Amino acid sequence: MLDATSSYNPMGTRIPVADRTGHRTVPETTRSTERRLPGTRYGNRPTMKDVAARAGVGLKTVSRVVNGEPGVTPETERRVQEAIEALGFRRNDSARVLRKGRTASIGLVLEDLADPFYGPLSRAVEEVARAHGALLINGSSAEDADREQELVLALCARRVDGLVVIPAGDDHRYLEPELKAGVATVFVDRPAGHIDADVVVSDNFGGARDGVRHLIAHGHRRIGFIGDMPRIHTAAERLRGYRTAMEDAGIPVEDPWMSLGVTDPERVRRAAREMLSGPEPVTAIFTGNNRVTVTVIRVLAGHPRPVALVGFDDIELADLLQPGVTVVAQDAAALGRTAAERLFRQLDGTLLAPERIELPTRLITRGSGELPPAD
Amino acid sequence: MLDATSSYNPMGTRIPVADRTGHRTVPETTRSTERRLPGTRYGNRPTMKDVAARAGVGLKTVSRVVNGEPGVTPETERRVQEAIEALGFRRNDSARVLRKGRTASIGLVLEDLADPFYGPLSRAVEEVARAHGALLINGSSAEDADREQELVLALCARRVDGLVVIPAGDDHRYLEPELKAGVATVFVDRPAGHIDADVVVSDNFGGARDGVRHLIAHGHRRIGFIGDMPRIHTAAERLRGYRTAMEDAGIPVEDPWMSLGVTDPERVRRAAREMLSGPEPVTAIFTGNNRVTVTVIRVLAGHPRPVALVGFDDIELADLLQPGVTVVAQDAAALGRTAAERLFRQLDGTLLAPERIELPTRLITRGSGELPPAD
DNA sequence: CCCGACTCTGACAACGTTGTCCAGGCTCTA
DNA sequence: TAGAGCCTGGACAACGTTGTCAGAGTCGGG
Repeated sequence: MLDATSSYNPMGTRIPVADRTGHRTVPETTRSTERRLPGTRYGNRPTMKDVAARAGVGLKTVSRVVNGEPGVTPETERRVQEAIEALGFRRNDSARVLRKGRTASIGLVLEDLADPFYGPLSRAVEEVARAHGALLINGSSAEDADREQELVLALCARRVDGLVVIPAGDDHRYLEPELKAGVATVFVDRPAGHIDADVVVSDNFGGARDGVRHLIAHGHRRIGFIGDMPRIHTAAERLRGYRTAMEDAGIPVEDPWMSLGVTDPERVRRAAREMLSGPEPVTAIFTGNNRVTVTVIRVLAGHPRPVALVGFDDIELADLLQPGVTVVAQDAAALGRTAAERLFRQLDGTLLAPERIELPTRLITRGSGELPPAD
Repeated sequence: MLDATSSYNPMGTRIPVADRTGHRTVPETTRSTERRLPGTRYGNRPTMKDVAARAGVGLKTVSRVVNGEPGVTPETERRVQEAIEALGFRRNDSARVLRKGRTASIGLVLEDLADPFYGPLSRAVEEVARAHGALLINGSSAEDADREQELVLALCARRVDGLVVIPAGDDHRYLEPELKAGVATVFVDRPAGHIDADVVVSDNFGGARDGVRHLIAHGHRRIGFIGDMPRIHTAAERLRGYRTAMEDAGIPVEDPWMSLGVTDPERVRRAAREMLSGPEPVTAIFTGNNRVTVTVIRVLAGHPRPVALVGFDDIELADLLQPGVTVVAQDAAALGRTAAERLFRQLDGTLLAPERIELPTRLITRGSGELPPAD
């Protein structure tokens, strides 16, 4: 019997699903599961040749009709159209691509499409792509550098014309041959590692600094910071913003006030509770991204005394909570749009040197950052 | 001067961006913007031929090495690997696809990737695809039937192996030739129109009925319903659930209690305000989807007396509002996963007749549905 | 009536890969 | 040592499309 996974697997990809058997997948001579009938093109779709035969014209004439090229008599065109209709012919873009060299598709590699930050970003990229007649292939790296590389290279093998990448890894030298080969590339949200390419990011440093300043302006001095893993560029930048704001205000930062790590709710909950307990608890918390913010809101909801909060990234319904959640908002759609537009300018050839574009963030005050220290 | 849109446009797609000039895009002889150098393959990437030449072996030997096929001396393999490395060769999957007949990619057409309901759904489909070595091409129909068809057909032209479609239109006969040609197809969230295909949906009727029953059980009789356009199947089913619950309880439904239309906040706001005013205002509202729910929450937040609310679709932070928002939750990820798994079973050939699968919904009570009528 | 110009059409090669098939060299056995 | 059989490697066609180019047909003017 075939196991479900290998039955359909046209690319013969080695899927790294935790290899529970332990023994290697030996390529042997020919595994039974890999056997496939020789000319098995599933549906046997009609080709231009079939259309030509049926219409009684030459192959190239069909091509001309299909592509709206001039030089075909109305009568001939009619016959061809009829044959196309009758056979249910649909041009095979794979073959077209092979011939033309461009695939009219671009790839987007992000962390997790299910994250409310990346949905709008992806949609914005798609819209720009659509305006250029290109389709979008999406891939989630799950914040895993290997998986990012695997995805990017798979996309390159498909010969996408361009790549928008939200890096998970921090070394992108593996992309050098691709860049040289002309694959347009733009990095978003975080810069690329060891490679010279276009980058579109938010002002993570400035945004975080302003958010923390806001707390300081409302009288807080013991301010906690809970963020993502420090190896992630945005997390590091936001932490730097926090430190800068504190230093500028002459507040020495205590180690227990900072907690960086995975955004797993359990870890975040523990971090928040620790900061809020002890002899000198924080009176305000700055959270490093939307997931952390949501978890901390839950913790604070169950906390006896009010604690001020400013979060990085806007979250839906933040205005309806009591108090409303003050945030440093970045514009995910604008990030995606800017990146995609730059990508297509690369493809147009109207773009020269790689550049770093920084989009501003916006402090949206809703109350939670204005709470005075409760001691 | 070229206009930005047409400069990169490999597929020569007619982009229907509101044609503000009014005059048709004539194909003339050859527009200057369409001219492209004949053999311009952007980067001139190395091919297997180049690798073969450099390694001093035959073409097929390179192919064997690249695909891990047996029958190559370690020494030869080493030479080939070296050449691959040196040239930065990457197999061209377009050509491979042409030869093999399968593209190892599937298409997902949904309404809007930026909607928090579709993000997780898309991600779930992607995970299943990944487990089968396939990539995912995403497209947003923006709830427009023409755009849905345009997208689906573009995907078919790319010869995706399968399609997961969240229908915007209600007639899918245009897909018949594709189905006949062997494109695996599964419809999700809403059934297909005039075509026999697999469908995976939530129990919209039952979910809505239970939600409304919940309100009735807490003493409400004047219950409003605000939903999406009635031509959308899910909206119609949920309305039917509402009516059934009301009839079962012997409550005659008044016309002004029901409002169906676009989910545009302005429309929804107006609808809610109307129901809440007049001599006999509703004491509870059932909202037909996440976007409507969010808008209505905002309206209720500014309303003088408490109004009960149950919404279809869960929303983030619903538990932290005052009161918590009671919802009928559907599992977007499960919808996507189920559909994708069925798709690959079609591709495996282990699937026979099309089927309709209905996933259950879950009533999550958080308080807003338990408010008693305030009169 | 012929010739050139023009229009329409089709044969052919090429895109980069993989499947088929055969050749040559090797080992092993009788 | 010859023949059988295996192992390795390579030539070639095919996948479905598009670009090139040349041929066939038409028309008008000299």
